[in-house]
Amino acid sequence: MLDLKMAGAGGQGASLGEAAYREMKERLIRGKYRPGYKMTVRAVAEELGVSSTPARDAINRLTSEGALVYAGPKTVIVPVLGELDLKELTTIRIVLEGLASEKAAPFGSEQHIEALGQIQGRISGALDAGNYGEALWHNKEFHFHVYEMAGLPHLVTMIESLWLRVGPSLYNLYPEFAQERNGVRNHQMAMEALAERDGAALRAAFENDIRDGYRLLRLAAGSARM
Amino acid sequence: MLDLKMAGAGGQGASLGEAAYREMKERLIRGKYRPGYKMTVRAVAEELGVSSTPARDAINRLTSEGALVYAGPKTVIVPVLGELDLKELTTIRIVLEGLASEKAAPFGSEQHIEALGQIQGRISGALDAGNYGEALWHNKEFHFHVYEMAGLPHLVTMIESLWLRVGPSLYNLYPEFAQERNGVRNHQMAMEALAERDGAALRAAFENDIRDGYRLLRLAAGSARM
DNA sequence: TTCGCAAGTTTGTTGCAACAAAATTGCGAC
DNA sequence: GTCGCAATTTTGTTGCAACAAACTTGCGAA
Repeated sequence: MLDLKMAGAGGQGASLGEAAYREMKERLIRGKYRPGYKMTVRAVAEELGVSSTPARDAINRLTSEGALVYAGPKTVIVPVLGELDLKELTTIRIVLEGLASEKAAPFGSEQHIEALGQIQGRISGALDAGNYGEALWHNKEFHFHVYEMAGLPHLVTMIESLWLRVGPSLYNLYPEFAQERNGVRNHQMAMEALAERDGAALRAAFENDIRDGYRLLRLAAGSARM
Repeated sequence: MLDLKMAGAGGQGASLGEAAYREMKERLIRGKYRPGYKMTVRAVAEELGVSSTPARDAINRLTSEGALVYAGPKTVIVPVLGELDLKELTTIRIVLEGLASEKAAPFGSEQHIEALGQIQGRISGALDAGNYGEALWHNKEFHFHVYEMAGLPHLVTMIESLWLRVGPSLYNLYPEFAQERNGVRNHQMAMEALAERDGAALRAAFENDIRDGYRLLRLAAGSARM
């Protein structure tokens, strides 16, 4: 059991409910909870070392963002994405992340490229170590480092909520991801496009990355048809 | 003071927190609260006739969706959109609502056209009566009736959260809207495009509608340049 | 008059206990 | 062995009181 009341690390600056929310969000993106996992107020409270009110706050907030869903009148679970959900979310991701990356392109700079290169290094390292949760986390950092360059905070927030929805499902396929390493090539392309401040190319790189993830997810889900 | 504990109307089927959330959401879209209005837990609780817990739930949820924002460490207000916010949100709206309308086009039918015609009638009626809040509400119904046809629930949810953010600001310009009635022409075009199941035309109609609203908002905000 | 500080007030947060509803378990009949 | 129902447990919801932090007000000094 973790105690959020201590540990200024990460969860600083806000209320317990806020801290609980952030902690749960990070765990979700890291793939700590699998699709279908049942979230209960008391369990979360116990796990994070807080009372039920902040735990409930976090769950409610996550639920209203779609990161958790109702499976019954009185049960919230980590969403199990169906074929249609996956397809829809991918379509939205392509549109939104495509927009963000294209708008980010003009802000390309040495510093940004270097930062991305370092993040990419951490992804590879985590992949080598077989630590998928860590790789997933750094992968998120890579994408959002670019998206945030555009200076469109509302857009970033919306994209983040999309990642929260697909995150847990992504974890399931990471063994394949580690094998194929499609992401590496796409990220490489992204860095090159950014160096040239080529919006169309940057958008294409990210759209490819998203589509590749979608294809793997489809395969992992058992459906053959693309 | 309204008492949500009674009145199954609209708020049926769920907890008090859920009902409070829906009520506040509707009030926000109807433009009952102006940008900058300060929301306090106790005031909302009093206004809706519930205790502080469900009121707090509603405020938290609205805040996490961006429909309310923090103006200080301990104050949440109805967002006051700046020029940049408005521009960004409009860009996102065009992309997302454009996608939704285009995907909805193939589902055009007699029934849908008729339903839209009726809603349009209610908009005109409310406009004639000078009831902006009502007109705003029916305008939302018009748009979402189309968006929901596409069968993409995640997308609809995301668009709804965008409306929640711009709603209060929209109210401010409705007197101009009532005068010009740009919306009428765009809605007319949308119905025609839907009758022909023309995705591109439907998308164009909605994009125009969004852009027209944005132009008016810019004018109302005092900025001259488009 | 203006600035600063202190007392008082407002307001969000948190923990908790009581309650109701849903889910689960287990027992018994067929 | 299976189905159905009832008792039990689990779990979300709600109201409330205590607390702490932020904000407001007003008085007094310069």
